[in-house]
Amino acid sequence: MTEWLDEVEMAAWRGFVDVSAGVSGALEAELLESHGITTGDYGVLARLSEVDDARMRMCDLAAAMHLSPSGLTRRVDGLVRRGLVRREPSSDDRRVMLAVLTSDGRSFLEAVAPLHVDGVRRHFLSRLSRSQLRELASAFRDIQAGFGSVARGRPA
Amino acid sequence: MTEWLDEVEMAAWRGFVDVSAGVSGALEAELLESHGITTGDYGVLARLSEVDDARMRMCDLAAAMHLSPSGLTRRVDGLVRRGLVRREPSSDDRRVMLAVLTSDGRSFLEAVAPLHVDGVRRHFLSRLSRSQLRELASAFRDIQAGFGSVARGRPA
DNA sequence: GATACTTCCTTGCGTCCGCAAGTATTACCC
DNA sequence: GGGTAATACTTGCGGACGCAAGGAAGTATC
Repeated sequence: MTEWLDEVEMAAWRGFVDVSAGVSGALEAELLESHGITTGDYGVLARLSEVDDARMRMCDLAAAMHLSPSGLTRRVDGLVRRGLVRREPSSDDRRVMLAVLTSDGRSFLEAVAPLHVDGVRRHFLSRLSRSQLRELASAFRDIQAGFGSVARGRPA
Repeated sequence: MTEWLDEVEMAAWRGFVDVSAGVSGALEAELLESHGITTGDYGVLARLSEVDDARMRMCDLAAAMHLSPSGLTRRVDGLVRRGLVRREPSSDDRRVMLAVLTSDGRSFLEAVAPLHVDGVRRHFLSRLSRSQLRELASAFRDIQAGFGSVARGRPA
């Protein structure tokens, strides 16, 4: 017999779900309105900008973005059409394609990033004290540590 | 000039995004595999079960589910097809339709709920101490309090 | 070194969902 | 009270994404 959620558990869970929807919805709307880019596309550009040579294997990028292979293919299609990313076959392994941030892509990202960071602060970080932030970061670390071990389906 | 995120802020934000994707992905997969229902459909049934007379106006339900009007229309379409929810015109206001949980819907919900609660525990709650839970709940309350006041686009 | 198995990416197809437009009903205002 | 505005829901349409299948390349086994 499964125990139902008590008040604190319910508040933590519902709060998590609602804040997640609220914050990502708000960021999505702001980014789309101001620069015509989705948070998903922004995420790809941001990831690429952080790694050596600004290039990643498609499969690694898909995992980092929580996206299926086909989902990433089409997302990169869009970014390629806009000239922000370029495809490049890997010389190591000819199965893999690398997604490479173009210089236009980097410029664009640098133009967009301040608004995104500002949004993350306004909607999320600034609402919390420094110690709450530390608590959150460590709580999330604890949760992620359990992903591999308790999953029944794919962890995603 | 916008300040970039420091280490703690980055950990809190990235952790939030990744945990959000990971947990909801895991729950989605489990619910779908075991009972053939999405978390979205489950959410509708759960909400309806919590309110008086197990009925809600479509627009209120849409807001509660973070869904557009059209999105809810089609979600309810699906639940009606499966006999879990019934539509009923409101007598107060003839513009509004009420979504009503059927008795089949309630039975189904009661069959599914234990697995869902169990999943929420396994993937989320059980990873945190009691005091972490309280911290989270209050942090989320603080964040939601700011939604109306700092939004630039729609909050959700 | 040929055959089977795995990995990586793409494409066809179906689903979900948001936006815009349309209809019906209610609220506001002179 | 009639006209305008606002609200509630639905439908057409298009975009995004996951699954399954397919092709191409690497890996393992004999």
